[in-house]
Amino acid sequence: MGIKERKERDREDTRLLILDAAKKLFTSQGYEATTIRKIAAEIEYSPTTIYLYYKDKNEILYALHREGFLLLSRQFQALAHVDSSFERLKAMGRTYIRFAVENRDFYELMFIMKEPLLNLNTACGSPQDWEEGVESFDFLLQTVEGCQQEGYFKGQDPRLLSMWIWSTVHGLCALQMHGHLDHVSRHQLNEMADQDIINQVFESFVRSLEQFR
Amino acid sequence: MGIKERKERDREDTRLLILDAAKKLFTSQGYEATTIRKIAAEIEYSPTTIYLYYKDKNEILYALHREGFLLLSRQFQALAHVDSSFERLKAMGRTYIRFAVENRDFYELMFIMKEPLLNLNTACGSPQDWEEGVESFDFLLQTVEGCQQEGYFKGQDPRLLSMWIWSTVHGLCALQMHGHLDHVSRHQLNEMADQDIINQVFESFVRSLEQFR
DNA sequence: CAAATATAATTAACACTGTTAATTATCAAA
DNA sequence: TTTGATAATTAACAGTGTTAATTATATTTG
Repeated sequence: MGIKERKERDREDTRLLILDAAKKLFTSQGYEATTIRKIAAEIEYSPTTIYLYYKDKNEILYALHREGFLLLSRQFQALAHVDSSFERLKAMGRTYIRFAVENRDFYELMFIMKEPLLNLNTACGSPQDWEEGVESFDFLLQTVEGCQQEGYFKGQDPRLLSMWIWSTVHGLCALQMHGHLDHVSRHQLNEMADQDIINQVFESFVRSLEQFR
Repeated sequence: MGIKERKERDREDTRLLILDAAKKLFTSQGYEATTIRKIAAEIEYSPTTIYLYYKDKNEILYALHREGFLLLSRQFQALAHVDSSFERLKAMGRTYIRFAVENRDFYELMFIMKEPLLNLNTACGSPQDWEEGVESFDFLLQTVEGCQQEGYFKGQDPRLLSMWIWSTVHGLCALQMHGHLDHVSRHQLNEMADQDIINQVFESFVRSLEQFR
């Protein structure tokens, strides 16, 4: 009696088909262009069919949201081999920034837009199924604690410290992506190359961190 | 022949009437609820009338955008009397955070949303009529340079330094406003009060800055 | 004062959006 | 072969920003 199983498989397939179409639209044309109707057209289904597989648009967005965190998480894991904690911390920052620059729409979805997270906070009271984000933060926290063993950041609470380090790098990405860094720099740093300014600011940040002992 | 002048005055009045209605809706009900039709209903005009005074919705948003920067700029100016540059820097951070918390929608408009700035970058090639933002950054820059004269942040480029200090505080506000700080803290800092977490992280940041000499 | 003109404001409509209710097509079970 | 469930569709609703065509209201001219 494998008929029920096949139906479930079919359902899962269609769910994935929808998600893939959404991802394709999303990464190629951005959030604005990713409408229910366009997703439906992409997979040659009727728009309302999508509602048989996803409660609403936010649920699709949230699914992509999770994929984004998986992607970033994997890039972080590739840094686990770096022995020196402080070197790892720097590498994490560069990876984070590169991820934001190369995956603007994903980054927007993961850290800037508020819609997908609203769904999360209402849908699931227990935030256990939302591990990817916390996982990455844990990795940061461990790295910061490692830095403290190497003599950096003495006497600081590693959790608060991790939070504002994250804030700095996120702030950099967010301001850059929306043109604020460029805008300010055009008035202050005429000689600098626009495209590289986020990296220059980050390196300035790193130089400061190196003095924290 | 003061009739032309009166007409111009009338026009300006209506423009302001629209803007005030938009601001009222915006600050009381947020961005989502601020639709052209609702603004029109608020001032008891037809929706299309608004287009006689503003090119499109972004132009209204951009006008509010400017008001927000004026508001923040004024709060910063109140700190000009603080003699110690480092104390002033700390006060600016607290003011910035308080502004973001107390004026969530304005903050969103000014630093998080990208729509109003798009309009700016296309409309005016010369960014001279967009002074409020740069003005505040200048104030930060001067304060940072003052700190350097007081012995802080030795050997650092004050412009890059100012940028990542801004990034840190903006990142804090942005992550907090969209629930990311709370989310992470629920896993890491169970004992801490949610509402105050942004301030705790900021004070941790300040303690670190104090070691930068 | 009456007619012509400029401009302010409105109505109607377009092309979208997310989403729901009612209806039709499809396919396994009785 | 008919019944019943479920998958998919059509039609529609209540919105959105925005534009073209039309009406109302003043101002200037004959």
